[in-house]
Amino acid sequence: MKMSKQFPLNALRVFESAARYRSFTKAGDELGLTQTAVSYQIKLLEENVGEPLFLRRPRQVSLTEAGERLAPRVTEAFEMLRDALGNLREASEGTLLIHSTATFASRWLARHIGSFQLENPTIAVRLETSETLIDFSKTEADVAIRTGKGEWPGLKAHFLMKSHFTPMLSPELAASIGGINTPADLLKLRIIDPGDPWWPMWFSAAGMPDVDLGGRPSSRMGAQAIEAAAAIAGHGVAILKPEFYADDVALGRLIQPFDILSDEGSHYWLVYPESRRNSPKIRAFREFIRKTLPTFGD
Amino acid sequence: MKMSKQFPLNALRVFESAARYRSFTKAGDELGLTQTAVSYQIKLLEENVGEPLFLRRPRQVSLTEAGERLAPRVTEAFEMLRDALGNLREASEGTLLIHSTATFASRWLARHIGSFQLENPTIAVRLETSETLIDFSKTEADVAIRTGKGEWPGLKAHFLMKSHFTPMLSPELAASIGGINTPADLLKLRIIDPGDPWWPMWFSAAGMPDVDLGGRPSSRMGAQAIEAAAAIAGHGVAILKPEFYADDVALGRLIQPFDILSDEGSHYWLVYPESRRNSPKIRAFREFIRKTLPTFGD
DNA sequence: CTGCATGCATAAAGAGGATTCATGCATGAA
DNA sequence: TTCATGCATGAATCCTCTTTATGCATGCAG
Repeated sequence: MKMSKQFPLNALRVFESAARYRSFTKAGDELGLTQTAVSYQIKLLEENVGEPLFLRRPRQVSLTEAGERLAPRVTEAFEMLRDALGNLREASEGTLLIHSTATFASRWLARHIGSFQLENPTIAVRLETSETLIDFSKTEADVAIRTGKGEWPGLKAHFLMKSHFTPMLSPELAASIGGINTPADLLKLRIIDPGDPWWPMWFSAAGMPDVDLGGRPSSRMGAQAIEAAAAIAGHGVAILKPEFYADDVALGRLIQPFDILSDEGSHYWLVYPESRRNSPKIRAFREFIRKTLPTFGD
Repeated sequence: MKMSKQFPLNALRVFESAARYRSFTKAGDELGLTQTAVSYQIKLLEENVGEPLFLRRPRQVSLTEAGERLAPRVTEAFEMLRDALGNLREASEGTLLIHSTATFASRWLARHIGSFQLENPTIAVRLETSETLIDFSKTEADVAIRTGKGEWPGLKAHFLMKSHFTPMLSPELAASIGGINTPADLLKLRIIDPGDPWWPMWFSAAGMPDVDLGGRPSSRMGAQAIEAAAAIAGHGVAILKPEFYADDVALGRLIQPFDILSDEGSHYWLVYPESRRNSPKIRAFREFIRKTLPTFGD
């Protein structure tokens, strides 16, 4: 049994239009169909209902009593569907659900998202933080911020920034040993998380491949903010993403003694399903980041 | 631009079902489709809306926020359509619109329709009389009573009765000339409508082909009842369809002096559009007449 | 009254979408 | 682990819907 037979939806749509115009030809124009197609659909519906809906008068059709009874309800039902879809589109364009890592959210998004909202007052932003790589087909989200290589099948990825890192510390702490002049000076100070895998990478980049901090391997998942707070408090040297702490540097709470940056080949990306690249809210967010972040890539 | 694209009705129907079951497979069962078809339609709708409606979880799907918002309205709209169609069928099966000639209506239907209504209390009868041969595509009617040869393209016709005629008069009038013994006796009395074309036909059948009533040609359209009333009042002899006046004969108000019947080859038929022969109300009416009228034919 | 325009019906042909079939994949349960 | 469940995907097919080309009846204009 064919779906269209148990409930002739297309025929009903055509009927609705024809009933409004009292004309098959005009209904055809409205729906982008020929008069023939309309005639066919009406006949289908009449057969389904078991009763004529239109009287074929010389130069116009008119509704039978049955048609007269049916028409307004069909119209109402279609209007309901139409604006259910309309509202859906509207509402769905009204909320942008962002999944981000905690670090990026607190250190970058939190600071800039305000201007996005000013520019797009009709879009409400909802922010979820998670370290796991979300799957758009299993999790509700419009866009996500991820670290990685920038290649995920089915997803569009825009480069945001390199995820590089460098040691940072409070100016007071640096002054306590007469300033930091060479990477080796850092070893005179307390290292906040000696187990952080970024340390050996950075020292390597700084020409000291053999530095062994003797730390036990420890995951830093999302703990960057804690390291940073400790560094600001003068408790030692932390290894941080400088972009995230530019304002602390500006305020004199942190200094970045070396320009030497290191990275692990994994960077920040803005991603979303390829298929939704034209969604207005996604487009708006993309443009906002493009303007705000100089390193933004296509 | 395809009709189905501007407003994905079929996809909406599938969505409605899938949303109710939270399962593509079950929705497919309900709609008589495969899970594949459901999956396809949902994807279509999601593309149309520009946003996922379902979250594909391991062993079940669930609605996204957007889907959650859409589902109830779609359900409501479809219910509205469903019962609009339902009521229509109900209501349309609840009224039988009969087009009949005035004569048949008043002389036969009026007397028997009561028992049809007793047997079919849910069907309201509406009776229109007209002498013109209605066109079912231009006039609202379920069935019609017509005289003719019984062959109309596209229409099913059941023979009802011969449209024969014979002279009738009041018993008093007959007695006034000592009774009617031969057709020629009729000529001693006043002929109510001497211009009626039935007269020469009947006299011809009675073996008197040359009788000339000298009447001017006059149409009797629907006037049989008037002739009959005049005959009952004793004003003269009328030429009538005896079946229609059987009760007046029974009551002693009229007599039919001869068994000789004549006809013009045109008889009474019950007709309706071939395509509607299975409509319950039409079927009911047909069966009613079959039972009531011994001469009823297939 | 004749000829033209309008509006719907019908038949045949064609396009294109909807559906199915055969798989694959991921997950939860035994 | 292995099996069962539920959805996704790709290819092939089916068939609905649409169009094209007519015809018919009617109303209107000249």
